[in-house]
Amino acid sequence: MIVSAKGRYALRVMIALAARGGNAPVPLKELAEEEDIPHKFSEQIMTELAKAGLVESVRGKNGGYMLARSPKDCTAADVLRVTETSLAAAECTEKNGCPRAQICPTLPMWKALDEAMEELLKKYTLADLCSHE
Amino acid sequence: MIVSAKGRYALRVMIALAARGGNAPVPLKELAEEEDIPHKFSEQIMTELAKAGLVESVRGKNGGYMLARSPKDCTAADVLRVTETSLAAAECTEKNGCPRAQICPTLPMWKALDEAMEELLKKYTLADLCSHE
DNA sequence: TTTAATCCTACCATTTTCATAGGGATTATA
DNA sequence: TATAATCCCTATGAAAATGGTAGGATTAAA
Repeated sequence: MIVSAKGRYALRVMIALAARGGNAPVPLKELAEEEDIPHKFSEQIMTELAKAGLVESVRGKNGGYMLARSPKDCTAADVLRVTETSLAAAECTEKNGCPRAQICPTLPMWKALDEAMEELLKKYTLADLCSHE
Repeated sequence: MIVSAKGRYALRVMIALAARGGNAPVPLKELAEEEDIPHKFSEQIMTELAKAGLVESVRGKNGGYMLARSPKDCTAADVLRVTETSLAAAECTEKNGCPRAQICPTLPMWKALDEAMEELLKKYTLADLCSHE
């Protein structure tokens, strides 16, 4: 019941990107150093974020990454949905989660927990986080 | 970001115990079979729950486990606090969680998430869960 | 052509999870 | 007292996830 380092790194990079304003692509090396994230690991993360459409990449010299949307239109939930294997609180609520689904008394609770987490994470946009709210 | 099988098992056993009414100790073997939980694994879990004071054990023949409190006074949060290594959403909010704590823009969000989860889990008592709410 | 960047894929060490195994200690009851 | 049923304790281990590392291919600016 814990967000992975990958997820935390991803969020921090996204916030750092948001803080830059977003006119020019920012080289990842810079962001990774700034955020104390292993550079090679951060590359893997950014590739995922790029595929998910949250950032855009510019290859070649003077390249880097830019946010694909305005910071106020990208939430923590958006980022974590990409990096985390699952945002579900328990396997139970995932597809083919559990054969006992029909009779399990705990399932509604896990669903409620999923919703509560999602609701909260959707409230935090990069713009919010950027202003150190 | 997921509750372990251990935690899910623990909850189910506690609910099953609550459903029994609680006059006599219930042998774990019975509960484990009923709930499709590996018996030996369930023993480890119950030992933890007993040490935490959530259940009482009766040794010897005709022994078993009983809830230590009324089902309405035991919440999902109580159970999961015992079985989960941490209920924190991110390492960040744990003791010595992060050297960046002072400057990290995401910390307040993790704290808020911790609180939201805890709040929700506290709302579900064994009595609630028992009635398949 | 050099350099700085992303992209791709494979590998790997460590930790955690989810058990399994075997036996010891305790107690009711026949 | 013998037996059986139960909890208690500790060790072991397989598999998966996590958190990286490594090396090079590709792209594009200067």
